[in-house]
Amino acid sequence: MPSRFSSLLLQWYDKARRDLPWRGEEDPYKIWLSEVMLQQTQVETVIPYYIKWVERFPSIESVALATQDELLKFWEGLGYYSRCRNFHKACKIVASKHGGKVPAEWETFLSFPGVGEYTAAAVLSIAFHQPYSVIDGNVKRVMARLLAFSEIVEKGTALFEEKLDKWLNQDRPGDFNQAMMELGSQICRRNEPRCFECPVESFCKAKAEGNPAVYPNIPKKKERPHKTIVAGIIWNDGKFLIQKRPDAGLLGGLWEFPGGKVENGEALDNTLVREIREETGLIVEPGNKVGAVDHAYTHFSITLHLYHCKLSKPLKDNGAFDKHRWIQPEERSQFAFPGANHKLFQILESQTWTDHE
DNA sequence: AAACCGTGGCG
DNA sequence: TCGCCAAGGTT
Repeated sequence: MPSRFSSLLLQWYDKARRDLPWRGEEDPYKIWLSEVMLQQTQVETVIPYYIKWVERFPSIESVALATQDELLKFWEGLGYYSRCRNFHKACKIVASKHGGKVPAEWETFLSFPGVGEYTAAAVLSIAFHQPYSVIDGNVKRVMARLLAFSEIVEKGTALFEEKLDKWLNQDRPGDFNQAMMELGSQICRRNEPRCFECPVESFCKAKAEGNPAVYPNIPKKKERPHKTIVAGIIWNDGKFLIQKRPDAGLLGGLWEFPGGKVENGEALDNTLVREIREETGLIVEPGNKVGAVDHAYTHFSITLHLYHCKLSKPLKDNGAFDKHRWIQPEERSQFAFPGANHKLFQILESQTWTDHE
């Protein structure tokens, strides 16, 4: 017998739900993909990425066979690139050890790289109709208000789980979970919750108290330091040098212009020559400035300056380093350049690439 | 446990 | 303008 709570919630959901590309999808791979893309990312942002990805990579096997570079190119701009690398690894595991079929078993699925409790519960409930409840940012906010939970919300999940398992609709666990998240994003919003449209208002202790928006209680975040970065577009014979970042850490596996951080009081051209020598072994002469862009990452922000450069000494060999490539401007579209570097390309392309001559 | 990991939108 | 945050996971 479904709970009164889930009946009211699903009645609202059936009427109000949006038509999304992955709604009603039967293929567990596509549900999984959508859940990975949706991590910390809003629905409207994900939609175009999801559509293009599925068109190019229609199956687990197609992902398993792809190169990381091509996958990252499709992920370019979506952020949190470890999601893409981990999804690639996980698809390879599914292809090689599970016959290409997404395992419908909790422990197995949870063991995959990039799959945590949220993603496991979401995929198993939506794609396989198993009775796992999800707890994401939306659900935390909804539950904190329903229960008038005043502690820091990170520590509230055990209580939330207990309550959700009682309310979960066993026949439609996937829809119940999506309804809870939809309720959080559309009705029980962080600011100005629309309680007058809420199907479960009668269950809400925070509403009864009078000011639901005081929940949830979130700790303040640290402020981000600011860095100044200089990079060079190093020309040689009509080509310029790009370098691949290490797989782990910030923007792992993606491409950038060689360069680095300005030390205290250091002149920009000095930084440029020093960093390029350290990273590539090349000695360069800074030339015209391309421009500068501001960009904010999760834990710091930067101003990135870009200069055209020429080599002080001609290359001895063909200049093929391990993590470096000499490419022509037309080849730029094959490589994923996220964040600040992406903004620099927009400036470069508006300058028709010839201003360094 | 607390930091780290992107980006775009919003008030 | 700027701090905050969104369908989290890993170390």
